[in-house]
Amino acid sequence: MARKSVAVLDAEDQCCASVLAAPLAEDEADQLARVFAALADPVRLRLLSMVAAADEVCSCDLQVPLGKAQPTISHHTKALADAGLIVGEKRGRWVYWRAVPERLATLRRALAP
Amino acid sequence: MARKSVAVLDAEDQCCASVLAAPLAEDEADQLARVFAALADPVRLRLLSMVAAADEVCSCDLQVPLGKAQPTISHHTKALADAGLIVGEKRGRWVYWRAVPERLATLRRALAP
DNA sequence: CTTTCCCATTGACAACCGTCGATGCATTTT
DNA sequence: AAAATGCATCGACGGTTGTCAATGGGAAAG
Repeated sequence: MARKSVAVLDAEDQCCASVLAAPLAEDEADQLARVFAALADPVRLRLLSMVAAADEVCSCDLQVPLGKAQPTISHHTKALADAGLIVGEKRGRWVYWRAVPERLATLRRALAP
Repeated sequence: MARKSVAVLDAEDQCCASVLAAPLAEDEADQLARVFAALADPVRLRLLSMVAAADEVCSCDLQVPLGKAQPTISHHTKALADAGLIVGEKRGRWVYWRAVPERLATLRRALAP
């Protein structure tokens, strides 16, 4: 995959920019907002949950259950991948996607007290 | 406050529509996406963290630190309140905001394995 | 009563986003 | 070599969103 898995939450990956503890700095808020934006779409949420439930899903198997055209699926997988929530691997002429549970864990920590 | 605190996650409040466990239904995804959308803006994230850090904040004290005009602040507080993440109380001519930590907890559960 | 102050609402504008047809690139199949 | 298949990219369209000036309502202060 040529997909850059953007490290948009690096600072938080080791520590934990908690939303509840202290006022967020502007750049912390920007980074967090970008990841939440990736989750702020119903199609992407269902896509992510499908990928996470199975541990590997081909792009070709997403189109029908999600009821969207192929370019739309590609658009959403890219959005989730850019947010670091899934990673893709090209095998033959298919692309297989996997969830990145550590990323969700990071988000969970950001929402922790 | 005349603000309706929309019960947009009622189903999840008791149980837990986990994103990672099984494929989300369409309406579950819609509800979750709406809450994530409320968090998908840097200004709202900083606003929420300010309100959560102090346990009560007046609207009038948000304008300067956030660097936004008054209608913009009002717009964002409404967005967070509609998502159930904060609640406002009018006292005199001021409105005081409080965080709703249970709501964040609900979200955290939705991201849990 | 009049003025002052805080906040919500409206309207407008630009920027962004979800969606899909069309196209192009790789890779497999024939 | 040629046809077929899966996916990314482009371009376009409509809908949504963040922003603020202007306006109005309500509560306190004068």
